[in-house]
Amino acid sequence: MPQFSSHLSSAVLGVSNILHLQQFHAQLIQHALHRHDYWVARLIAFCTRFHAPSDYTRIFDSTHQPGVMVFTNMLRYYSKCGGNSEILTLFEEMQRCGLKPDECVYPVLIKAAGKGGVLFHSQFVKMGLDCGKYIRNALINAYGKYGPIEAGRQLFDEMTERSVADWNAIILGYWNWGSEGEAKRLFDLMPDKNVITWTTMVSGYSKMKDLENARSYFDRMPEKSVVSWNALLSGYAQNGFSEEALSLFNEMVSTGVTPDETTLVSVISSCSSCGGPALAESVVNTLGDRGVRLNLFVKTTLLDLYAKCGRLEMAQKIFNELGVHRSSVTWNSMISAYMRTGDITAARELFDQMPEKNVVSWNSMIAGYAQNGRSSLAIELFKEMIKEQIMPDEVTMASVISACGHLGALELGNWVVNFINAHHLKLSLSGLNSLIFMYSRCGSMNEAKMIFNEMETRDVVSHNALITGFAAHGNGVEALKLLEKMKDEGIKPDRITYIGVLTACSHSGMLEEGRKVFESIKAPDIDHYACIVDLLGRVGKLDEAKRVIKEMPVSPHVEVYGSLLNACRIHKRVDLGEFAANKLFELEPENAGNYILLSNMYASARKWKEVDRIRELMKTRGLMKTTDGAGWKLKRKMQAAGYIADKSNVLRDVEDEDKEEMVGTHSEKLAVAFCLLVSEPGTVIRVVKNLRICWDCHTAIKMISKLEKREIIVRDNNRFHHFKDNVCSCNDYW
DNA sequence: GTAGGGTTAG
Repeated sequence: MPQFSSHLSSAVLGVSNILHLQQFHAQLIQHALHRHDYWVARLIAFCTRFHAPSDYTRIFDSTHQPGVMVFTNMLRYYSKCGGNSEILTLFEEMQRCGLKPDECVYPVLIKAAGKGGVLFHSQFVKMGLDCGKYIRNALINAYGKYGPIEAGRQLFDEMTERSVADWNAIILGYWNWGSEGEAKRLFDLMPDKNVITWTTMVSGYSKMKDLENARSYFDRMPEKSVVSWNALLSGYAQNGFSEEALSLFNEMVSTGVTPDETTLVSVISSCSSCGGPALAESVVNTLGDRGVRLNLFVKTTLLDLYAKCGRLEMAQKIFNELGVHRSSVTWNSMISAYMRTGDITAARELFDQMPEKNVVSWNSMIAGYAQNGRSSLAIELFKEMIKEQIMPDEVTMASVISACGHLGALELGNWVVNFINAHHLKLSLSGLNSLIFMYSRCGSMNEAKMIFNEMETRDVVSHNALITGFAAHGNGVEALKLLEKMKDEGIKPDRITYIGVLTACSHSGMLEEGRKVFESIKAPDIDHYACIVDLLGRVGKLDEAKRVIKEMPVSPHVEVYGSLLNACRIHKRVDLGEFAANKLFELEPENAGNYILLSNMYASARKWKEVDRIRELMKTRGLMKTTDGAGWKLKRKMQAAGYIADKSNVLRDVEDEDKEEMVGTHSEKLAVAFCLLVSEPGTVIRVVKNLRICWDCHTAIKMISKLEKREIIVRDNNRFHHFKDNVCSCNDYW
């Protein structure tokens, strides 16, 4: 140390926060030493330690001729508190000043270079330089982060003396590459573990969702730091254990540990499912009083919390206040906020304005479109993404496959599957679930079953997707088998499972089995009642159906009466049909379908007067214009044949589509949906029994065959219609 | 003076 006043030398030892730092800086100015290399370097080191805001770095600008030490500490500051671009700029400046990087600079550079950091290694070897211990540690870290981890291990093994930091680096590396076993082996072998070693284990188990082990290492730690608490806290928060996270936070506070910004992020994000904005606000306020600042992470988390709790105006407020400081996560969170409320226009505007989109931005938009019933927009955006050469990931794929399923676009779906294979992408659990859904939706039950059987782990959604597929295809036996199988595997059926199984029973006329399933439901909800009413109705047990409706603990909704009405039509029970229809007229006076159904029922009972009465009723209620005959006829026929559930999502989706989304008239849309639903390339389209291809359908299929350039064969009773190149072999309808 | 913890999308 240079010869300075002993007063300063002892004063520097007492600097332990930013305020001290400012006071000390003032003292240096008094002694005219504030531009001296040694002291500037020390000041910058303090800035790094206290995470001082970047305007403190003016200290650096005030030096006349910064030496290596000042540059190095400044680089360290940027490495911890700033960005990598500043590091590279500063490094270039350093070289311009004719200063040679030394052993202390390289570790910073290796870290800043990211993936390229490991290139330094070969450089050193080529130059015949011996890597010092800090450089070697930085290299092990780089290999641990970007691979190959084996290269890091080799470095580690070759070392004659290993520091705690080296052990920690290699253990972390193994966790990064998912090698729990090797990480644990080295941990057990390690002679002197410190708090970082233990925290690495806690965080490793947290990240692989093994919270029991994370907790057990946490409890066994000889000492804990804030980071240790945060590691476990984030493990709970990110895996949906919000209550555990909040109670751990309480434990943390009562132990006397001072939480920091990172703590806040986990706590606030847990509040979105537990406690809500009020709890988050009170935590923010109490910690704010203790001097915890709200950084960008915290503000973004808060924004997300408000958005998830329906307080869009607060989310928007934070978004506006952040201005240019917004990160891409902030943007993405706001996009999802709008998508959640169904405001796809506002979401799109943000997406277009966003300065730097990442894959999550694209995923948020694609998923948002898909969830708002705009599957074709989702797929359009996906195609745009490919065109822009943005690499989709497993999340993109899950949404896109699901959108294909909703559209019944099997060919596109198969293209996506090929894309996944070609780019060696892995499908996540939800991606595979989407795939089962898509195949089921497109009528490819064999493929759906194959995917299901090949899955390593299956959850309740996987089972539901397949069961719903069986239901749509009237395969009650398989649906029931799967219900039993999932129970055996310890997967608890949920309400969707039971809707699927009951629908399957209904579509295959399995009365007794359906009854048994219904009775086994602990707390049947209104949809389950609708299913059992449908089942009873279809097999002709109409009075029993009516009794069930009467005894329902909740007031029946449209689906319940709709099922009953449909059953009355099939079984020609005009009396009960009138009862159901009148209820429906009360519940949804605007739905012309109910009137049509009742009118058809009268027609089949040859009660022509009543038919006219209903027609008049519709006219006076102004409902005639929405009932362009062919479309409804098609829908009714499909319903009558039991091929598609009464409230099939396909039909609903098509009806919900905006006009711009599909070409053709309303009835053609129905036809298109129908065709896409049952078609599969290379197979003959099965047309539901008694359904003749009407003119609309004919047009629509021609359109599909032209657009998709595919050959479609449709069997209509005993005739075959062969569609190819905009021509149909059987043109009776023209 | 090397090492551990954080927000968004299915």
